Amino acid sequence: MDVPLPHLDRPFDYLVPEALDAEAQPGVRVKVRFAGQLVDGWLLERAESSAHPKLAYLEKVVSSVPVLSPEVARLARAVADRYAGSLADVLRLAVPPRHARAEKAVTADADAPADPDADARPGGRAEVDPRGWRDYPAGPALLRALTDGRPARAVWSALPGEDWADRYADAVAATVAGGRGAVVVVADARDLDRLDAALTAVLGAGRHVRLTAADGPARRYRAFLAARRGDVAVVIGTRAAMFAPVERLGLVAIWDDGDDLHAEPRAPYPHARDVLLTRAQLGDAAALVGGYARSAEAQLLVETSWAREVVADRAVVRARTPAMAPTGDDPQLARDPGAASARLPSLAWTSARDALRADLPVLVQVPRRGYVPSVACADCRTPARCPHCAGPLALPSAQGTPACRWCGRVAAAYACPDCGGRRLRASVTGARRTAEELGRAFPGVPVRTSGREEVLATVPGGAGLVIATPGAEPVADGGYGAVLLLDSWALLTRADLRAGEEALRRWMAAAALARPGTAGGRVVVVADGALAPVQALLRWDSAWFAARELAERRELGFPPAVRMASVTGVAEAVSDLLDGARLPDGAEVLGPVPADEGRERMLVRVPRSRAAALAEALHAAAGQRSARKAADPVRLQVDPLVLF
DNA sequence: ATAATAACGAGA
DNA sequence: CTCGTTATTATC
Repeated sequence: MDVPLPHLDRPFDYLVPEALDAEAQPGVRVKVRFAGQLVDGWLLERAESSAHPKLAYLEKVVSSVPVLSPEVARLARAVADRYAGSLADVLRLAVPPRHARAEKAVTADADAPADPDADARPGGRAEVDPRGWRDYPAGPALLRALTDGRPARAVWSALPGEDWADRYADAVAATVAGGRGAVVVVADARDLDRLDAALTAVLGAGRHVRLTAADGPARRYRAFLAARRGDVAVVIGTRAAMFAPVERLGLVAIWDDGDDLHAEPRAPYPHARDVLLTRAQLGDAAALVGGYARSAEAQLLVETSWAREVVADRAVVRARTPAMAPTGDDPQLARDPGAASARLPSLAWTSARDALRADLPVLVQVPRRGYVPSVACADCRTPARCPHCAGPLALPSAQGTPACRWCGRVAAAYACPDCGGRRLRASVTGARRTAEELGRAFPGVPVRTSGREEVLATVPGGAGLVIATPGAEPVADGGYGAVLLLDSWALLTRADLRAGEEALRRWMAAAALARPGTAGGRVVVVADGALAPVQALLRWDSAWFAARELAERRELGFPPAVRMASVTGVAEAVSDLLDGARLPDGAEVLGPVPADEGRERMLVRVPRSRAAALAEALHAAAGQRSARKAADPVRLQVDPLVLF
């Protein structure tokens, strides 16, 4: 039943009229009369009999295409259970909206004579080349396992400079060579394009489809149907692809699992990594979790021996890593006129200058626009600076008092030194501003920006400046001569449990684009070299950092060391739900903490062994509330990404 | 939305 | 105790 109410989260029996008997196959969309009205539903299975005394008839079969495969139905149920959600909610994520024209086109193709290659075994032509993985001692064995159809599980730490898309293509090709299919999920469109190109190069055209909402409803549905019908054995995409139907699934893979784009923002908020791993577990498929940086969740997979790590030896890491150096937020900034005009610490400035002189490109990573909105005079636009230390002022919230980002002093009665204005406005000192300033500091050097509005995939190899926000760094032909990681302050001081992990992830993603130190590549991070995330970057050792991070979360009792759920809503609704929930033994209720729009949030924490019981209890309590039509909505989130 | 069902209270 | 009315709850 396609209604999200938790108390109706179960199958209902209907009679199948004679006329619909042929079409009414498991997996089709149907319409049924329910509580007096027509609602959409899914035909889950046919049965001979029902325990229910009086049944209504199916009203209609919406389309005879069984879009919901048995494997995906089972997965969706498991995901709903894990996240205290309803099957209907998960199915909405799993099966894209029907597009009648696309369906007609695909069905018509089937009647036409097929391409003679089409019924060749899916693995027929793929070639496996293990050489790409030889830098990782466990790599070739992983590929062999994939070809042999063994459910290997790997947590992969990519070397700097690694072409991850090619390595994923190798893994997919190995799986396909073994006659099985694969699902690969990446965070954004740019990563998808890159993987798409790598797969086309290895498998040839037409062997895989891409599944992403960004391609539009028609193409998306068409790709979905192609996968469902078994026309292709490989599906790649953004998180929407995590539920893609693939027959004989042999491999699930996710790249950069720490990217928060992998968390689905719609109920029940499943995370692509979890969905894929659940899928691997249920379907005896192999799993590959990779990134330049390792997430605490991936570390847990390694520490519980659920997965094996695939990492390079330290000697290889050292040989591939660019020369790395931290630098403070600079006392000698003013001494160097070039550096001062670019507002760069002098080490960053000289590194950039040297790279440009060697005719190599330079990447400058600045935190996302509006990340820490800094402020300027509303009248004359002069940036607002701290009266004490001349540090930049920032507004902690839209209505708050401005405070200094360096010394932390509150500047309550701020007056602009230039015009005396007292009103402040948020100023966009993101990528564009930095680009202007750097352009002035290095006259004659081409400056490119890559950010939200326009994301560059690649840049040419010669001297040039590239200013990018995190996640939008273009790949440079031959690698960057220097990578500058600026404004680390903004990343590291976020009041977020994952701030350190996130900073390291972004730094490594940028640093991975630099040339090795032996080829003149250099990375300068403007941060205190004593901080753990900075240490991890300097040593290119995110496994060490992830282990540390996970240990800390164990100590503090935070995910993924424990299972946590958040209950958000108006105060009465939250306490009503929690009062009605039969929480498992050992459950700890924390809070409340204020959430937005006058609502509040409670957290429930249990050991991982009680995770299933917690989700069930919360789902049941939500069911009780919806059954008595409780007015105020409550949002349940299991392992929410942001805790406070 | 609406039909079945439980709950309740008045009248015999 | 039964009947008729109203609140509740489950919805094939």
